[in-house]
Amino acid sequence: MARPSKFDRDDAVDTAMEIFWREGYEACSVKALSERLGITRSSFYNAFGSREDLFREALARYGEQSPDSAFASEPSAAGSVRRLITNTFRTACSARAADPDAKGCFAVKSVAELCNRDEALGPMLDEIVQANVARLERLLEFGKATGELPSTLDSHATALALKTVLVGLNVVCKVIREEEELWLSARTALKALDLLEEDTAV
Amino acid sequence: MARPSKFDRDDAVDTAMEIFWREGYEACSVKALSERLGITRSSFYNAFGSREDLFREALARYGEQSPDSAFASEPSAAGSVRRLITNTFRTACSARAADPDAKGCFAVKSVAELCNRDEALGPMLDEIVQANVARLERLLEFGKATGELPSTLDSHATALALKTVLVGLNVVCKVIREEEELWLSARTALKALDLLEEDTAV
DNA sequence: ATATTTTTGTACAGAAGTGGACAAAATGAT
DNA sequence: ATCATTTTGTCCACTTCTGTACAAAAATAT
Repeated sequence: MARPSKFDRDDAVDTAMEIFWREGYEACSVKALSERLGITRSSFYNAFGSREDLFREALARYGEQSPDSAFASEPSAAGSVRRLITNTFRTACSARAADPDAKGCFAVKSVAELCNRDEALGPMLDEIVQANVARLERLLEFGKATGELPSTLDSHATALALKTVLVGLNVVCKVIREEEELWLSARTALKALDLLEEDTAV
Repeated sequence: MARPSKFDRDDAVDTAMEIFWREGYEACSVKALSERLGITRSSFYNAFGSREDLFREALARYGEQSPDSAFASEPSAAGSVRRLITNTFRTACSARAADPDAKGCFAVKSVAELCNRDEALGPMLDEIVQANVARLERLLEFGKATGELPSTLDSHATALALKTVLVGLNVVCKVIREEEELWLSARTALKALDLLEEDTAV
């Protein structure tokens, strides 16, 4: 019924995600973004509304493919909490080390850049982190309910510590480039917290 | 022998540190910095050379006053490694929570923004992190030598985990604003790693 | 084929930033 | 008082970026 777009909007969001991720939100002007997407600013505003709107879309897209998104799914079976945690950390280490640009985690980078800085995006990122902690806490509670984890475990404290380690990992991976070193760090923390599934081969 | 500066260079570096810290490196133009320091761009270039040079100075200044700088000093007495670690983490939590701007850690923010992005500043930040890890490793080795820590302790792995937790803490503090929550997170991780000095009142 | 609807190109007017050039100002040393 | 030296103010030419406005282009539905 109308003139079709010359570009694929979905692809554009993916590309924008990569650019925001690599360079940071403030470092990406609408002009630069448009040029690298191969469209005019006119089309940019028409398709995405604003830089901020596109950033939200990009971050949402990231959320779907991020290594930590594994924590979004409820654990399927009893006795699988340690496995889920171990595998997720393992995968995160692997993914971070495999990235030739060493971009780290898009969400964590954005928290560092925008929380308490950007009126609109800051609070949104706040909520994402808080939701992650709450999700981890529920996961640990589930583990306690199935008897996999000791009933004495402090889910709240442990969830906080776990999130702290995960966030830390997602920053130090920018400096520590070897997967084995990264995993050593993660594994040591998980083991200490008694959340490592030992069976998982290294 | 020559015309004196109209402004206090030292104060200016402190102010610049606050601005870089709060807003990030790339977000601070020379124009904006100059204006907020109350000098002209002309004086800025004359006094500091370039934005990058000033950033280096600001970061060095930060290093002197950062909570984690406690790890710079060699442990004074036998049996004090756990205490030093516990106190440093405790102080970090306290300092982060007390900052009304919730800026987090200047160094960690800079790592997130600049590592693998900025030709010159990236590698410098890399080295800072690597040096921190090495310092922690030496500290743990010292603890093993005095018998305070078990000889079976893997200093390298533990130093990595410790640094990861510290970095994580310095990011999540932007979202988790209550000192008690922050300390709960840190304390849980330290306790798990058997590096918490229990005596320290909470 | 015409009407409809959305995308796209171009233009605008201005804001902000860059680094350098150069002269004027200010002071201590002689 | 003059000189040497450094700081400072102002000006330049240039680039980048902003958001909007409006008309031209392109496709579909009738």
